[in-house]
Amino acid sequence: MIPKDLTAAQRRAVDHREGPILVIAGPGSGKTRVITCRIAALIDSGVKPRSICAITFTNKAAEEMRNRVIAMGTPGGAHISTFHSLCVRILRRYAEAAGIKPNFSIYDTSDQAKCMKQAIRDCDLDKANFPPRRMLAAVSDLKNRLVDSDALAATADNFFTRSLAPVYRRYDEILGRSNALDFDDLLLKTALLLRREKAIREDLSRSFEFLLIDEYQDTNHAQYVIATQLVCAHDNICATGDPDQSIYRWRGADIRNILAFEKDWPGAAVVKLEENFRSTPNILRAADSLIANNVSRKQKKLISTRGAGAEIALTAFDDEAEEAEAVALRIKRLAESDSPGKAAVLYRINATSRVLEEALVRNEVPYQIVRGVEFYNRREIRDMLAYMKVIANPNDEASLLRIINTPQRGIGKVTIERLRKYAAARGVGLFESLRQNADSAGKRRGGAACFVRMMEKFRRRSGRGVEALMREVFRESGLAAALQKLPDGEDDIENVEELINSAARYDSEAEEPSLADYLQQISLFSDVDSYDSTADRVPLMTLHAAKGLEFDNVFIVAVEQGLLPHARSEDLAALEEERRLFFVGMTRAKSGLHISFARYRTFRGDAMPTVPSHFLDELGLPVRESNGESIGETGSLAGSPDRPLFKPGQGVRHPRFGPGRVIDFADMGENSMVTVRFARGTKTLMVKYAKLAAK
DNA sequence: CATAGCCGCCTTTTT
DNA sequence: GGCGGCTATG
Repeated sequence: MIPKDLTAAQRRAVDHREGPILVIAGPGSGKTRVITCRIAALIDSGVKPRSICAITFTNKAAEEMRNRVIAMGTPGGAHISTFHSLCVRILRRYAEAAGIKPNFSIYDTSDQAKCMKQAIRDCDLDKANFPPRRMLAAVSDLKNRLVDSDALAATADNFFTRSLAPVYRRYDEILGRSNALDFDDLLLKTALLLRREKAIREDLSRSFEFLLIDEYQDTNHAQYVIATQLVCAHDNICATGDPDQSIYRWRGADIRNILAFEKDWPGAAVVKLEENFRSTPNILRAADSLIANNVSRKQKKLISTRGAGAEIALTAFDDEAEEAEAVALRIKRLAESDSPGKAAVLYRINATSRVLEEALVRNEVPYQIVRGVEFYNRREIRDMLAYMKVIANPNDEASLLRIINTPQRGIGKVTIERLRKYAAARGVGLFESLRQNADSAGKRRGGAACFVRMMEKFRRRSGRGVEALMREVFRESGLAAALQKLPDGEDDIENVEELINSAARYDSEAEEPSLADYLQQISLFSDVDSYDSTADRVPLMTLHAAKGLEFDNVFIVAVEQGLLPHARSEDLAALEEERRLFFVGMTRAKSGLHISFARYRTFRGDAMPTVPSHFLDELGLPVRESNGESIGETGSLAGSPDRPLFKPGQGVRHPRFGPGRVIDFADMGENSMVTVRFARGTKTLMVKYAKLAAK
């Protein structure tokens, strides 16, 4: 049943039936609840669950929404997933029309890097001048905007794009012959498929009578096109989001999608949810005071429905160890108090978690680092999954290269190069090349032939459940034996056991279990998917990962220039996104908000003086020293030296001379001089002119 | 073909 | 401070 306590505005969003609707919802406005109720209300009014498609930002959010719909006593069965998962389903179903095979592999960042390096080599370019990372970022950007390699080649008008075009094409060819898609391809191929194939588009649009999209402010162009095509038959689109919480511009998210919604769907109903049921007025006042500094922004009110609550703690610490210790102690005391509540620690970059972990361990505070993909990045897990991928998709070259000689079977670089040449000459895949040369390939006699026979046997048995197959692969591939010989092999084996357990869970829970589906699903696993909100452990996560979550007590640490805003946010748009990120972090807090910075922080081994984040000046809050002494209102922070103070021994970087080490520093205020030893000699520079960056 | 050791660069954020 | 890539050696 739909709850009775919805506000009038929430009710309108829930009850609205036909046609487009935009819900502009501030933080803590019950947006997720509204979407859930809307799904339930649609089903209550006779819409078949299967004809509702809701899109969330993470798998975790999807899972929770599914559970909530069912908890409301409504039948399940609505399609609730992320854009990427939806695309995988569509591409598998219409694989032929999309020009792929349904057992495609999904390439992650490290697979992508391998393919890109190969592409750069194949195009006879030097990877020193064309760094794979940069090329991948450019390709990703193009794919998000649905520009394929042909289109790029046709419009390339400068040195970079003219060099990029053939690399892009080659990169796609490598993925193509591997029957592999990268993350961006999932969206791009789906968008192009829907745009091109009228029958498929209409088929899907009719099967999904209602489309709901959460976090619409963070959709990119490809996702926008997919959404548009999916509702072509009825325009029953409900988008919800908050422009102030757009934090994925760097990944192609286009805030114009939400800003232009009313233009895209004229006559759209617009509902604003401005009441905040989550945070105390103190928290909202500070968050509002911060976000008001963004120039490109529509004014919006945040109205708290709660009592004033505790003051926000804004604390200066001497260094990161002191900060971490204080956070750990505070959390410990909260946990022991009468109303413990849920606490979380948020930071800008993952590297910050280390010192916090140490402090939490020391103080015996149970914690969880919310970084789900870390497990899947472990060497032994990647090896196991590479075997599984080659079994599911023999064309998967990146995975085959990973396991062809793991464990060692005498197939080294020279052999692989020979197999590659053979494959290219005959127009066959690498595995096929290996199969045809199995008897002659490799130094160790029979190693290659044995490998081919083994893989083909696995393939024949791949229909009998992922768990069973994985056990067999682990044992018979020799991986288990190889790990046993390693000094710390016990841990590795335990990790593989955990992977096998997850496969067992998959086998029993999946609707239509298959090896390809299993592999595709775990490829789309996100960091926050590993967050267990029911566990009694303090979550540590990035500000990005905290999107959509809430906690009684939030600790935001390391709020320093260079970290938040991050040093690499150079233009105004990037800076404003950093401010939104801080805003997102602050508005995760219900009652307690603890913001802190450290005067010295260790980067890569060197303790560096820091500058408190300029954002802190925008909060309108008093700052306290770690000993409890007040050091005045914020705004006074602006008076603290913005110019860098260098000290001998410190590592620095100069835009022209590169990295160097400080030998001497003469503090003469504005006219300070610094002497630095660079690779090509020692220089004495005026601090105010030399654009020296602390390293 | 395997491996130890060294250099250089680096991740900011992630589906 | 850590990983990947390169080189020299077995």
